[in-house]
Amino acid sequence: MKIGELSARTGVSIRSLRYYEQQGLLTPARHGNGYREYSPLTEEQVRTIQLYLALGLSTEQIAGFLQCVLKNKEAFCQEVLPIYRQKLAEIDDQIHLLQNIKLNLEDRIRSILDERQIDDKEE
Amino acid sequence: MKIGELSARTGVSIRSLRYYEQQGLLTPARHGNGYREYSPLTEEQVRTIQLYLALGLSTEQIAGFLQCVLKNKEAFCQEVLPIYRQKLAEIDDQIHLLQNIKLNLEDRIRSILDERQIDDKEE
DNA sequence: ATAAACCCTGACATTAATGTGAGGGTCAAG
DNA sequence: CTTGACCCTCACATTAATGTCAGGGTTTAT
Repeated sequence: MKIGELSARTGVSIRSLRYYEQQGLLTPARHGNGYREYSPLTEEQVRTIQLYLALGLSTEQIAGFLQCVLKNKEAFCQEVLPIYRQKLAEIDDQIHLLQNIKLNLEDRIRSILDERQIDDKEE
Repeated sequence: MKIGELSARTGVSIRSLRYYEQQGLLTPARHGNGYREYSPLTEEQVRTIQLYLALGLSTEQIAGFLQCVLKNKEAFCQEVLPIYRQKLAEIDDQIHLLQNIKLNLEDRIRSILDERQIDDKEE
């Protein structure tokens, strides 16, 4: 299957498919004319990549264990767990940061509304 | 006060102070030799800018109400509330996204540990 | 008058995945 | 043999605040 078909089947842009290749995530064969030829298995592979990207992992991290998880259960791949844990820690940090900002914003919004209430009464 | 002193007093890098000026947040006077001259009030102004940046607002958004809030109470500045509310909505979205990813990661980590438990017993 | 410590502008780098366009081959159907 | 629909590579743009040079003036103290 050529790149256009793979793109249509997966919903991933041609640009992105080429980028994944450049990052070492896909290694399609080449026709004599230079066209990429993807095996049917690649479709599932691309969906797997998208899944990991959606978890916030970088292409570099994914490259580190993709070959393993495509052939085995995730639990078999030693690299996965530490990456998951690291990502989880990052996510937790981000959530806490955002929640602090959220509380701050809510306070400020409340203050503004309170002040306006007072000002309204004064006039 | 010159830029080095302002930077030292506020902890904000010289580079950033120049950037704030470029974004219209600061407008120091100039000496004949081209050196920027900041009024003592600027120190507080810079702290205010940092405060808003820490809330996740962009310099462009800050520029939209900074002059007002420096002269009045925040509640007086009409531009502030909608920006706060918009930012709050964005933050909420991000938090929800991150929480979904977090749950997903936790599931996956649990699955891996469970599977390994089983595999350990089998051998 | 020289050295150290300032200041200036301009410009490129950073991050990461993706969009977009130029310039140019290839192939299939008419 | 031409047209349209593919494909290729290369490369610049995107975001936003900040870091970091380079190349060059100024000031202050010695």
